[in-house]
Amino acid sequence: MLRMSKLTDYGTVVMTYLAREPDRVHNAAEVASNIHVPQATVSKILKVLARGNLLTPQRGAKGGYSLSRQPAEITMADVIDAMEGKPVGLTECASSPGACVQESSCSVRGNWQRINDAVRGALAGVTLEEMAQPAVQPVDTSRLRPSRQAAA
Amino acid sequence: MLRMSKLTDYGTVVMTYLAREPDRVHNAAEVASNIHVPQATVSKILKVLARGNLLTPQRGAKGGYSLSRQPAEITMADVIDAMEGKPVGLTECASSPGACVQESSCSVRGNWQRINDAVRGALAGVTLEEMAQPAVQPVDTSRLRPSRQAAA
DNA sequence: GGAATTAGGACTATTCTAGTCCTGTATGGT
DNA sequence: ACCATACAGGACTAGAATAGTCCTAATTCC
Repeated sequence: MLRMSKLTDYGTVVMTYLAREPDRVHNAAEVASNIHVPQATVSKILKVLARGNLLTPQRGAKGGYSLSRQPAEITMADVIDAMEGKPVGLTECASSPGACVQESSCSVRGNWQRINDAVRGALAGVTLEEMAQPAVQPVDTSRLRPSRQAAA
Repeated sequence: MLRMSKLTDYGTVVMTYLAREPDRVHNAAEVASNIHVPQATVSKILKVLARGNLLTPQRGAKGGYSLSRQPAEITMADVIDAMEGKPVGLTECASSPGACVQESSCSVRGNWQRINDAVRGALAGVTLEEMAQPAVQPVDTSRLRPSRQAAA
């Protein structure tokens, strides 16, 4: 499926939650109870995000995590990259060069690269600040959309 | 992973191959030998694409498949939808409404919907006709506009 | 009639995923 | 100092999804 894993999806929910109070430290238990996901799972997600340098951890009692950058400076592409540990890419050759045996003889690789870039652009164009707000403001897709888009 | 399945990926390769000679009938063996994928697998892919009405099958000796529409009239979004049997969507709620338990309490669903639309737009903006050509167009990431030919 | 070729599944081995849990380390409060 | 709180980093497991094969029709050409 052309789909994120559930963990990655939760990652975006976690980050969006944190973006609503960016200057506070949040611990795993608090986040878990707010987004309705088991604490052990949330904990795992927070660790991954911290390893990706999107969150700054604070250990010990009264510890927790806070955003490493302002919400406006973190995009969906950043979050997904951090969760998956590799750059976003719909094709295997985009995120893990060398893994696909067909790579050298593939006739569509160049064109796929273009599509990957366009998709990444769509994700990089949305910040946590925007995600944190109710869904009223349209994602700016006008620059992304090719002219023929009337047909969608 | 934010990634297509391998079969879906092959599906795009198959369709692109067919788009290079859109007016001919191609059988599974021929396609397989050209794209270097086992015939049984290619056969499976062709069936899926035919069920999605992207290919028109012709049974019996001298049979095979041909594109149901002109290459310029088939987009990557069409191909991926056909291969996966459901509309493209990065989140579960986008392609299978009701499957996610959090759906009702999810605070980011509306914003994700917009991102999904943007991604779909990127895929719907590239036709098989374009895929069939060598990738000469450099990607303009700063502008995020998948290049297309004039009109169509 | 016989050879080609697709239709439609059943089946399987492998890989991936989600989720839990355990042990270690750092920190704050008393 | 002690101890409770929290994160760090993995190991582990059950279950699901994936890729690929193979078999038995149904169709069509010659």
